[in-house]
Amino acid sequence: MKLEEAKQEFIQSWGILGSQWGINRTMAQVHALLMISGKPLSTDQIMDELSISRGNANMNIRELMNWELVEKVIVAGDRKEYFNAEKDVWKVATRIMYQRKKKELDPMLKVLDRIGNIDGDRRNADIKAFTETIHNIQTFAAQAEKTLDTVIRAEENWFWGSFMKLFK
Amino acid sequence: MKLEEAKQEFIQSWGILGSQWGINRTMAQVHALLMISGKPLSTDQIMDELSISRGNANMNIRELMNWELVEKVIVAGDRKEYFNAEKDVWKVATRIMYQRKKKELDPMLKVLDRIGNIDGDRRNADIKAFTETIHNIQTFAAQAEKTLDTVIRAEENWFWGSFMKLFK
DNA sequence: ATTAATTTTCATTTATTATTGAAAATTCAG
DNA sequence: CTGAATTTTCAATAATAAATGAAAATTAAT
Repeated sequence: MKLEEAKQEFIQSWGILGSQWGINRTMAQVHALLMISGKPLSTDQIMDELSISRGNANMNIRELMNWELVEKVIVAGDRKEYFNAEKDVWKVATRIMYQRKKKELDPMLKVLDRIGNIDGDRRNADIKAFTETIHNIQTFAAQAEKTLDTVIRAEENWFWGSFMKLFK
Repeated sequence: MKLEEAKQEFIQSWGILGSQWGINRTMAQVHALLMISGKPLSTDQIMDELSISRGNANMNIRELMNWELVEKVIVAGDRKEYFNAEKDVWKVATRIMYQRKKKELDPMLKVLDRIGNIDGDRRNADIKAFTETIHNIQTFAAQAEKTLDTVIRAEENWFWGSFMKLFK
């Protein structure tokens, strides 16, 4: 398969995948483009490759930098800014998980803390169902959080690293 | 806190969380409502609690049944259908992961298989960057898949279960 | 300091996604 | 069967999210 064709297919698929998971399609496409690029790209190059406006490119590049998936690269003797994506897929995955947890899961967990204690008789089926579900979500989230922390540290953890291999 | 107020807050938060992750807000709200309900609810009760139309309620209930998160309950002597949600949060999480993998990740991986082999010189920086990124995503996905399978089987797996406790 | 290059902002427009509600289809009790 | 209750469908509408593009702000070379 020709590179140009394959690149376009990858960018489109990554965009669709992102949009299915609540990530702006263009942001996912910019990310895809930078991940498969052999060198950093300028805003104009990104606009051109993806046929998007300057404003759109700028906003999504900046958001990718917030997520720590893309970094600015200074090229000596060039006024323009260039952008480079993290290419280690493991780092990409853990950073996305970390950011989404912080921005989306944690606010939910704060709500659960606030609403977990209900006035009234605990024998009441409705109160029981509510309280137990809230509590179970909290317990699950706490476990998931520990696991995420462990996974994020896995690269620097010889034990987890070699243990994981057992499950491959 | 009063039960009714707490229920509403939970339903709203769960809806927001869902929409951030690419799940129809109403579908998440119906799911929330059924998870915290002490008893199965009819379509009319769901419409009433969430102030939504019949069509909307029907579509989202059906989608939740597709996801195997909600089941139909027949009440003797009642023409109406009632609905009940899976309340085990662990099962809820693994079912969601399994369904989303099947419907969203797998199609992406099929694309990667198709576009992974590129014509041309492998020394070329662009071809190299592309090929390596695709391959790394495939490798990562294969690992994640194994892990998900293991996790899904964890309930019936004494070893994983007790091992996980070490990381709590 | 001037100004040309570049980046950022944001009101307006466009595209996408979700909801409604009424008609059609289905179900089931008598 | 009949018809009332219930569920399902889907074209039309509404709500939400994303993209544009030109003006404003910033940057840096001379």
